[in-house]
Amino acid sequence: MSSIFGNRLKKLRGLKNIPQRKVASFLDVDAATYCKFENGDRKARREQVTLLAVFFSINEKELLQLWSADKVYEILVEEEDAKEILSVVAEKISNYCNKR
Amino acid sequence: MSSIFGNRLKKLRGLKNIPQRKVASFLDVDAATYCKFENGDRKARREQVTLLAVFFSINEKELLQLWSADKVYEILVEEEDAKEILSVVAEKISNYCNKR
DNA sequence: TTCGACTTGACAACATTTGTCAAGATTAAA
DNA sequence: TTTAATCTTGACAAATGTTGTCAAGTCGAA
Repeated sequence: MSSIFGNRLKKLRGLKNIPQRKVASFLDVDAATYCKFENGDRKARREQVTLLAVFFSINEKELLQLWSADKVYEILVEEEDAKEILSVVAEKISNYCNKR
Repeated sequence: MSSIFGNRLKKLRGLKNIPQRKVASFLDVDAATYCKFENGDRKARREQVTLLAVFFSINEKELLQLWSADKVYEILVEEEDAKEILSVVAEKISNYCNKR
């Protein structure tokens, strides 16, 4: 159940060398909840990503990318043709501004 | 609020030249619900995608791709760096089988 | 105008997600 | 080993989100 986002949190916390409890209290959640974030058992909420970036003093954008990537991945693993789907999406993103 | 999936439904129904009401009753939902599918105001459920492929006699995989693409797109529009996120995902998909 | 088809907003019913608690692992130190 | 702190896990209520319906529209063609 590991996630890119969760693995990043683990690594960041490892660098600071502090217990989950501390991060959890900064987020104002139970330590169990934060534990699940690290292990990919629960997704953090959007606002919590912001808080985590602040807590670990890193660029929010970077964390947000990993968080979003996990969400996208979650959709794709359900389907067999992940790559084809990605290219459909990529195309739609290019046509961003075009209305039909 | 248009969606790739919904636009495809519209086109398919146009070819058959039948009212929304008919498709809706095949799906066993209100016509209003199906109307929303076409206009991207509501997402169909996974099982409904299958039914729609049957109804329009097309390859389920194709419809499913569009349906998934919409879901992915929905996540990406919320964030600014859609393309970077996609490449993070693409990488994760390649490493499919690797556990860490 | 009248008819059928389409669209839209609000709402209840249903489903999913979130956070907590409590109990159980795991780890490190003495 | 025993202890103490940390981490992990499952089950549950509360909060949040989604789905389908209804009712009240709009729009176009006859």
